[in-house]
Amino acid sequence: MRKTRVRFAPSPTGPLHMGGVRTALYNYLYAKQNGGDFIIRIEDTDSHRFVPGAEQYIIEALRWCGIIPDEGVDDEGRVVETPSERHPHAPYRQSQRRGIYRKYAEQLVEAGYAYYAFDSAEELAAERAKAEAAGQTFIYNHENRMHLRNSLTLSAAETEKLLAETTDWTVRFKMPEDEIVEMDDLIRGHIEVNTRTLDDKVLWKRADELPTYHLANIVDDHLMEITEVIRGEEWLPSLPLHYLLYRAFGWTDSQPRFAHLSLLLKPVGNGKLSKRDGDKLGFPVFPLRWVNEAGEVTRGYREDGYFPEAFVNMLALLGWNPGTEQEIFSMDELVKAFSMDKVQKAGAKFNPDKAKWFNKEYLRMKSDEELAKLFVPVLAEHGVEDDFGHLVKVVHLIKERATFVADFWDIAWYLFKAPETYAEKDTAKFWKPENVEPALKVADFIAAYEGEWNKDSLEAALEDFIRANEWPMGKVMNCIRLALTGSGSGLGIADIVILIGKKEFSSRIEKAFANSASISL
RNA sequence: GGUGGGUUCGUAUAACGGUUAGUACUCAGGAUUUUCAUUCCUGCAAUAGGAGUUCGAUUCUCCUACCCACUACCA
Repeated sequence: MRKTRVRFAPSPTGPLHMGGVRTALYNYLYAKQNGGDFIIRIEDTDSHRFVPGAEQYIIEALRWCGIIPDEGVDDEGRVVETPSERHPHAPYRQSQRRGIYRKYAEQLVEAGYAYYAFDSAEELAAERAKAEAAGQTFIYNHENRMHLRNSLTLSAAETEKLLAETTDWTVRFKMPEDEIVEMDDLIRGHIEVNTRTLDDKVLWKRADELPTYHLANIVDDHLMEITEVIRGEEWLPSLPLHYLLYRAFGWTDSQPRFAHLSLLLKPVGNGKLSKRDGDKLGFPVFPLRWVNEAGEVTRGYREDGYFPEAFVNMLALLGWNPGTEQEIFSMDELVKAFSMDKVQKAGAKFNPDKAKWFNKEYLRMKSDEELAKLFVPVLAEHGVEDDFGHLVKVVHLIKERATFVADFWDIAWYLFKAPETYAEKDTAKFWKPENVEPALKVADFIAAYEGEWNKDSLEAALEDFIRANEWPMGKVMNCIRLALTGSGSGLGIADIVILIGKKEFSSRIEKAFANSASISL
């Protein structure tokens, strides 16, 4: 029994999409559940699409999510570049493994599983155009490989000459003409494909001396002793090629098992989730904020105020379910509960509302102290500094009303400063002489209150006082609330008074009643 | 076009071949509350369509429809 080893192999062509995070997460959960290793490998074999900063972004994003690799990066999150006792399979960037692949490509040619192709990009484009004009699709395989310029059609001497003198040739896989490839997928079960419809994929490019995905992927998974490949559904069509490559190399016995995950779909309409959908519907598509080279900013879950645990929890349940009705899972619980056969085959439409709900749930699970700490910088943005003990009390009262820490300010700003305006609608509704007069008396009662200084005592005293006078509770209280918060909504009066103190209370009452002339009628 | 994959309330999903097809989010209504929010209760809402196998099909088979992916010297 081999030790479980799985890998997440992103291409550093931009920020990591939340679908990519989910793929990484499932890999991680699977590895940890089986006591195995989770490896990060950077697939940067396409030099044209390389984006500076993308690799760091990917590693930082995964770390934010609590997805920590066992191999591939060092303690600072950098990709390990030299083999060591801890990381014997290094380097983990394919661009740094350049020297490894050529001999494998040549091994396949020698064994007759691949051949050299000398067709230029222009020649191939011309072939495609020709086929298209005839209403067909050009496909580089048994149908026409014998009409093209390659080591199958050229003499040995010519081939040698071109190999030595030109630099734009490639190694292509020689796809069998008519063979059923039988495959098994951990999520989808048995799949069969006839090779007739497949093409002779490029495996290695002389121009940059780098392999394409297919070769690099098989060679590295083999060398890194990967036991399960858990990747996106977009790879399913190339699975036959990968099976055939393992066979051609003679690695069938140690071939990893495959699991192809469905895609994350956009919340409305059809198609996969894209950055544009996020911009349009107002939710992030990326875990972290990303600023591209043109300076354009793309929002991230972290910066939008999501807790990483909530983000991960939400993602885990998008396409997988525990088989129970439990919805809230810590990472450890996910590791225990995860199971590949509960992974959904169909694509999952992302639901931004549910993502918010998860964050709300996590927010209320946090301690008042922890949330208060997070609230400090938000307050600072509004120029407010506060005693920490007081802040904890405030947070305790408002956290059930919020989805994000940033909501705290909108919910409870009036606990930190007096209102400057009074909502017109609420004023018109409550600020009437028959309410204002008793309200003033209630205010005096509060100012003179000398009972226990806590919410329950004050509240009880207030209720007794108002009921004893047979005033309309709601209307009178709302008058006072208007004076304290500037609107007809907010915390209970007793809560507010306790938190802002008698002095501030009286000052706000005074101000509101001084303005009474202008706001009454 | 070709190849492969997929299809249960609006969304995420549950349901040994036998259930009044369940749960959560959203939405609507109600109760509680000094307002707002919370909380609680109630409600709306689904097996894509058609054959077949079976005493019985959401579940198994086939066909159709629709959706998705792939079809690069990108991953």
